[in-house]
Amino acid sequence: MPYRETEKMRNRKAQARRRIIECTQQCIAEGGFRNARVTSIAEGSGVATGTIYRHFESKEDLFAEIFRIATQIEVDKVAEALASEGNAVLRLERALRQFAVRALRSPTVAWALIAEPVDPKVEEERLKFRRAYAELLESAIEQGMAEGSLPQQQASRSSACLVGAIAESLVGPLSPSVANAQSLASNNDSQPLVDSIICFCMQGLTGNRR
Amino acid sequence: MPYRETEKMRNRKAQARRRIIECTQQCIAEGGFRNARVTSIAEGSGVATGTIYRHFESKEDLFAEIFRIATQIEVDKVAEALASEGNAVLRLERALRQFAVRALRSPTVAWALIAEPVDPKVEEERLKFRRAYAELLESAIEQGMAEGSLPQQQASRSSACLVGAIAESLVGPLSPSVANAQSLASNNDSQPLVDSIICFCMQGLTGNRR
DNA sequence: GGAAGAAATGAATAATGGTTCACTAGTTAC
DNA sequence: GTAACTAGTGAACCATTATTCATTTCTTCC
Repeated sequence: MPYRETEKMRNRKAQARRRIIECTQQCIAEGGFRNARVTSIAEGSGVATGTIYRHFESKEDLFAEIFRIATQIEVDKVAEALASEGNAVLRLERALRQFAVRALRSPTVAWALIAEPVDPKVEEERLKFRRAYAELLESAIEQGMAEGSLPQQQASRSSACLVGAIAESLVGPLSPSVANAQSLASNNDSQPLVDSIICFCMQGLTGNRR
Repeated sequence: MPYRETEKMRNRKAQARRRIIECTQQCIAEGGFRNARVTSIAEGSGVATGTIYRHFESKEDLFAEIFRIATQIEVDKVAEALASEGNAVLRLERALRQFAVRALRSPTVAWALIAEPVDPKVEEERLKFRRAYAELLESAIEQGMAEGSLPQQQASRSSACLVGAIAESLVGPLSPSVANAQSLASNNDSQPLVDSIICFCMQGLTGNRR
């Protein structure tokens, strides 16, 4: 057996894979999945195009992995916020606010995760992510109804309204432009924008003026 | 001058143009803009592919025209509902409900108009349509604030939330599937779905439990 | 019928961009 | 060093579709 994979090779491969992933993430941050060409990714990560295919079955698989990585972070953050202190209304508000602030900070990525059209395998990941999201929000809404802090409602529908209202306001076609959003995010001038969206959402959920 | 365009020819051309438009609309209703190939449109309208280009500069132009036709109808409907009787809250509710019911009745078209990725020229039309929409809703919200039926708020932001909440609920990735939606629409079982979305929206606007 | 022109045709072209694969370079173990 | 094998390469390939344009067919008017 004249050749056997060794630690050194494993590391080298892992590093190449990491570089490919990082470069893809950067391409996506710059212009969404649409902007991420296999050839540019290869060039950007210092490998040949063929090498991409030694690490990933196809472009779709690569994208699906990127998507999974990015969305897992978001789902975890929401889960964390929803697991914090206080009643369901407070926790929901924290989660939504965080979602909004994060989306505003990386609007292109947010758009890629939420709304950009993608290939079927990536869409499948998006669906999983959406369901995870929806389940988290729904169960928080149900807790709110059980504890009496929220009026009776169909949790799954409210959850869709919440996600839609925030997404449209922040990454929709009439939203503040990306340049604008970034300056907003760095200025911390985003507060009033996020506040008014969260206000709408919480009123929608609770039916109480704020 | 041995040839001069005559009424007969004008009619024939107009008819071909109409057939092209109708066939494109049908393709879009079946699977969005993405599903509308120039060659299928040509085949479906009984002309050669080249003929499409005697009627439209490019595919983008054809699509932009289709988009314009479809969205004008929607904007007019909303304008009509917003010009009806009653205070701003009542009129807004009518307009939103109608928007939701219409979207649910033709979910694929609604998706194409609202969310499907499209070429720049079509996107331009979408932006115009969105602005027209936003202006209508905003001015109604402002009337509501002036007459005291709505609390103070940033009309443009509320309007984005409204559109987002409805769009996500009805044509978002977790919305009832198209097949489902169509059976819903024909069953008139869509009432509770629309009701709960409108309830969320009106609470978000007014801050009053309903 | 025929001259002048317009309309229609559809096969060929072009652009885009993912994927392959014959080949080269590198790695391991003896 | 060399046999056995893997990793890496990138130009060629392929699929998909919009668009063009030389050619054919149809209209009009005399």
